[in-house]
Amino acid sequence: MSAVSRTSDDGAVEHRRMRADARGNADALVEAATTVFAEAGVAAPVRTIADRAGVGVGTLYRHFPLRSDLISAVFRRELDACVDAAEEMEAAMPPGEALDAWIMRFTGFVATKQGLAAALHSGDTAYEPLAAAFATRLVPTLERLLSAAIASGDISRRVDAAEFLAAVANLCHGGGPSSRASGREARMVRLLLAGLRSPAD
Amino acid sequence: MSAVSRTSDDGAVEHRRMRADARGNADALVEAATTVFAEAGVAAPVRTIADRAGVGVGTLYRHFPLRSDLISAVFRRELDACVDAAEEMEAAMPPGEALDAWIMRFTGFVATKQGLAAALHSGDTAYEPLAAAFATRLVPTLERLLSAAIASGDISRRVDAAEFLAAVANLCHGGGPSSRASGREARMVRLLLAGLRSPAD
Amino acid sequence: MSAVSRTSDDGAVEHRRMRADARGNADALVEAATTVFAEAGVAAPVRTIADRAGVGVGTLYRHFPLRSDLISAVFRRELDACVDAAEEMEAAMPPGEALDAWIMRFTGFVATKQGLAAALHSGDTAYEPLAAAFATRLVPTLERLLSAAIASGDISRRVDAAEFLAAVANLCHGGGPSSRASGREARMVRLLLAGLRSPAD
Amino acid sequence: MSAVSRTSDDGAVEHRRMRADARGNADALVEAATTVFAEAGVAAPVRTIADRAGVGVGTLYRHFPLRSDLISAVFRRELDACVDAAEEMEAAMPPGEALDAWIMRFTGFVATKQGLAAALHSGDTAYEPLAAAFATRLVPTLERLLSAAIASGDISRRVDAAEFLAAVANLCHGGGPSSRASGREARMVRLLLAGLRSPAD
DNA sequence: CATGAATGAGGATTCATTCAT
DNA sequence: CATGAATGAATCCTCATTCAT
Repeated sequence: MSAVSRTSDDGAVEHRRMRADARGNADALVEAATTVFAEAGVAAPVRTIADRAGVGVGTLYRHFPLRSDLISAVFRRELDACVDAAEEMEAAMPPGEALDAWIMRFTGFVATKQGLAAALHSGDTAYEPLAAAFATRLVPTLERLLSAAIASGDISRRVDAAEFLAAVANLCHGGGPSSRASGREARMVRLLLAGLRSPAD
Repeated sequence: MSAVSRTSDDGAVEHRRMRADARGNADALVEAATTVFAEAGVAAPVRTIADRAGVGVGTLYRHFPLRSDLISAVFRRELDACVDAAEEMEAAMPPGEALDAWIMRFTGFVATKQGLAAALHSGDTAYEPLAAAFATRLVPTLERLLSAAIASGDISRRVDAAEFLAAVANLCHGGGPSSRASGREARMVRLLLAGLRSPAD
Repeated sequence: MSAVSRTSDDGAVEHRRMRADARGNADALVEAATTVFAEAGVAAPVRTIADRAGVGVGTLYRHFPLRSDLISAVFRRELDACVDAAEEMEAAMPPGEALDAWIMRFTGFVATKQGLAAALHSGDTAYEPLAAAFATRLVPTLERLLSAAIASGDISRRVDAAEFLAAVANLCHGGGPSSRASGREARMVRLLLAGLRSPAD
Repeated sequence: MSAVSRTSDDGAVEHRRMRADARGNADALVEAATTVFAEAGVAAPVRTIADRAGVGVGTLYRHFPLRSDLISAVFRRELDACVDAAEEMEAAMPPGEALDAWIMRFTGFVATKQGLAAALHSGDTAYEPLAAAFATRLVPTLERLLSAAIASGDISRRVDAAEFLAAVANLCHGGGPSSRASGREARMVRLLLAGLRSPAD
């Protein structure tokens, strides 16, 4: 690329190109996969991702031999941010509110992971490391939030954190590629949260 | 209006007035499809279903020209039973209990319909008759149950019946082919039902 | 059918049914095939023809075991009329005009025989009887017309009648299913006829 | 303007800037298609062509995503040569002879394009670029030849160039796969040319 | 005799994955 | 290291033809 920044008719592409140079192909691929997965699900054709990242499919396979490797990479980038957000919330609000806030935050995280739940439950052993990341990072976070809310009396039911997390994820996309209607999903998640408040049966 | 003609509101071929052997094949196909769909989702290869039914692919296409026709057939076989069950429950127990009981009944119905939600939300117009059946049979049933439970004071929140139904369906399989763990799902559905009891926010 | 003629919303179908009763299935099939061939070419699916004739495919195969049998039948029905027309023309006008008139008549005959030329040249031995009918009925007719026109001095070139007939047929449809633009075709046929008038090279 | 870039006015993949092996395959495919089309028409199975070129079907689809792309490629290879030949003929002989010579040259070109006319008239939009090439390259060439021959008095009738070209093409194969008998066809084309000499009616 | 159900070969197309350049 | 060309298995769907009812 020469001195002039070659004003592009597609800022996104240009941006990708620039950062690809700076950050390397692996990052460009994760970036591309994030977008593609959100649009077409984790079963999207590899070629689509490679094209979007501006690299050849060979390069994709070099960095991520298994599809699940790429999914994991996409996943983890946001996982940390989501986990970190919990601490701020715990510090800033009472347990019950923190719980609600974080679940809605998690909702936003999972909303762009079309087909993730399906992959996780596919039984394919390739996805086990992914499930493990789920279990070791997110589940403990939620457990902490739930315990605090129970201790403070904000919620009255005990639920399994992993189960609850999976339920929220499922509510956010029944498997369909382009689940719009985030309002619908949010309402049902809130109903689930309300369930935690109602006396146990 | 349980056993009305229901001849060809979907693409499937008329079932009455069919030669005995033909009807036998059609039934075998629905049977096979039910199993295959439960195991591998509604996107399973046609050939798999035909083989399992012991017929050629041509026969499958004769009876069910569109994949959605076969799905509809599988679907409807149990849809009626599920709808009918509501009446008995309404007669036998108070509104709140009837609501809970029917939702759990619906859970059992939907549990074996892997990928159905995904198909419904795929945007593919072929699935519209299926979505319509959902809307015209199940949604009104749930609306009736919800209204009664509100009137009796058993539940305190109003929710959209279609939305609630979709949520329950999603909770029962995140899209993954072989969702085991029906206990997990039932617990989360009960939590959603509990949410209906908690005071609206 | 009862006394009332059951006024149909589709006169053509009704008509076909009536005549099918009266004339037998074979005739109904030839009738149907004529229409279908004109619309979709001689390679149209058998099922289409059987449906249009209101009979099962089995019946079609009983009467016309080979596709070429059906084509022949369709063909011959009009072949005779075309041949007969020549005699009238010969009697009513001078040789040159009669030749032109008959060729244009033949043009009308061949215009509805989409794909016939292709079938004839396909090399498939099944079409030999068809080619034979062509040779024994149409070719002699044209030979007579050509000879008379040469004798009278109306045309100056000798051409092979079979060749000329094939050429006219080809001009009338290049193989495409729905050759419209009959004007275009007629103009080119007339040019060919004009060629007969120009002095031999 | 003979060897202009002509990069992607059809769907085929760019030919320059291609890896040596890839270009080799593309050429082999065009070569194979030329033969197969001549033998079995442009509707021949894709597999046949791929096999003959010694490549997998995937390779064929990579280079020529649409069947019409392959046809175009086959077509254009000879189109230019045919158009170029006109200039030489115009320079070397009187208008009337040049016209005849070029038409016979065109005859040779079209003789191996079995089913081309049918494809062109099929109404399938995929063939539009092909028809366009026909219209923008061949038709103007013939128009020039016809005008010159009229100006010199060599021919006496005006005809539409596109129409005449189509007629010649049709005469060269009525759609049948293996039109032998090039003598027959040449004779009829000459008759059409003779028609141009006869006084208009 | 008529029917139309069943069969399955045939042909198109996509996409994950490998490997020569 | 990166590339993207090549491969071919997998899947879809159509239709000619046979044969039980």
